[in-house]
Amino acid sequence: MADTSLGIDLNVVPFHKTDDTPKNNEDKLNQMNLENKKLKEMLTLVLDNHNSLQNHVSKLMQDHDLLASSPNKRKSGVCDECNTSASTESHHQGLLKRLNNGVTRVYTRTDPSDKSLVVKDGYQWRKYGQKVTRDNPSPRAYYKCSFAPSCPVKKKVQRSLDEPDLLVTIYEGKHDHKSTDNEHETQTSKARFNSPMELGKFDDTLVEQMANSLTRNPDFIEELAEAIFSKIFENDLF
DNA sequence: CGCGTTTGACCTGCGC
DNA sequence: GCGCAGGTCAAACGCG
Repeated sequence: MADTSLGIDLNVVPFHKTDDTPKNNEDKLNQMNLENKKLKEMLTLVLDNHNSLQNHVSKLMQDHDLLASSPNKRKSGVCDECNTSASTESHHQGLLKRLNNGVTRVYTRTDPSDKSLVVKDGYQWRKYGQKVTRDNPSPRAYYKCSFAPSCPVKKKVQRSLDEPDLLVTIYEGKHDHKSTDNEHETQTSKARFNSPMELGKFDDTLVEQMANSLTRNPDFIEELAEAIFSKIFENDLF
């Protein structure tokens, strides 16, 4: 069995003692800086793992495309994506699959109570149609990228037939501009932080906030656990 | 008033 | 040519 430890302790315990002498405050500050540093390293590690996993998934998807393009025809009830006999699409949760002709399919888990067909992906979309298709009683929504008038990208969003809380988004085309989120992020950062020192502080604060929110987010922990599991699986198999 | 969504009508491609 | 299904258009509507 491979070493599965990522060196991450998700139970980050903040110190609770409150002793307000200057000496203790200084210690406290040092300790906080140390923790921030650790969290930053953890985050970097998580991002690295995430990137390598994503690369690996893309590679696997490409291999699968080659297999799927073989003359063997699909049977009904066989998954479009991976030709498994599973009728559920839960194994695609959060997956990003690039198909031919710049078509990308993304599976997004949503709140079951949320009936809207909205997938936040950092771009600005304008809905231009909705249609109920024959094979799926839930309506399919049609969106065009509205950020740049010349942008040819379209997307279709429809709930999975098997799992109503799973949104299937099909992107067609390639954006000829940056995502609106990136732009906004860059602009607000520039506006708020003028000196490198401020940026450094922002960096620490951001890392702290991100780490806190991530460790409190059960979805993230679940996804991290899945990622770790697949990494173990990968190490066992390859 | 401007912008985004809704929704019925229309267009297009495909199989028979 | 016809019917069907998916995709798009555009007027009406709602909201801030």
